[in-house]
Amino acid sequence: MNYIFKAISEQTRRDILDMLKERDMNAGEIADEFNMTKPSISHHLDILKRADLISSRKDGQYVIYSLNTSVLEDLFQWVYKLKTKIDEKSIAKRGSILGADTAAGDLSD
Amino acid sequence: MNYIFKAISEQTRRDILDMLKERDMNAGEIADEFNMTKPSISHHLDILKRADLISSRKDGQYVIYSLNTSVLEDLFQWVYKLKTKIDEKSIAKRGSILGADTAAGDLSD
DNA sequence: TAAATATTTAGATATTTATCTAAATATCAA
DNA sequence: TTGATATTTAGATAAATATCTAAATATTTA
Repeated sequence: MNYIFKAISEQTRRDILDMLKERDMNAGEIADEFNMTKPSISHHLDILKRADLISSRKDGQYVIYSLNTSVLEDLFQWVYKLKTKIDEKSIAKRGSILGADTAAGDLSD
Repeated sequence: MNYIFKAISEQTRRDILDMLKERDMNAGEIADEFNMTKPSISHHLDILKRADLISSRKDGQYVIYSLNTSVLEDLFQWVYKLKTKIDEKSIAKRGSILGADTAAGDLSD
């Protein structure tokens, strides 16, 4: 989980995630939205990829990035449990009241 | 929102939040759980406080820390929207299906 | 009041990280 | 194949940050 938290701790990377929420984009399109060099954006994309928050596929000379929502489930659960101050066991029993895709599991990092 | 993300980006601080989820604790009790000096823990507590994730009250010579769950709502909403890939407007219309304490508002930092 | 305990502040240091420029790699198009 | 475009890698640098020790502050107790 630590990689995810590190990845979303920067504004630029959160902005990238928010952009990819709307549509898949190639590296150049993403870079164009920021006042930053392409290598810098490439570095941020790499960090998001290592955290498994995004995926990339090559399309000709372009590299197209897309959002991976599945990894966000653990993060979601962590925040939810903190927010509601309910411990792991009791929420697991209550089951999927949140439209969560997966059951509440062990969140220990 | 940026302060919250920075605050939860460190393992030690997330551990502190998880501990305070269970019960209020004073600074010394918190520090005892870590292999780290008291000033270092004090620094982490300060960052959590600045992010408004925790509060402190003085009880004699002790300083007791407790979790603020209300601030987590924005973070929760951000993750939820990313996870479900639903944009701000449509979730706002759908209303409080999540047991959210507050309505989905503007999440721009 | 003086000593003991709890916590924070100040200042230093080493590590991490965000950013840049320059160069390398990959693909397309003429 | 050669030039243009897209993206990443390498290496450098400055800023941010996590941690430490020493000292300051606040409170209790003897």
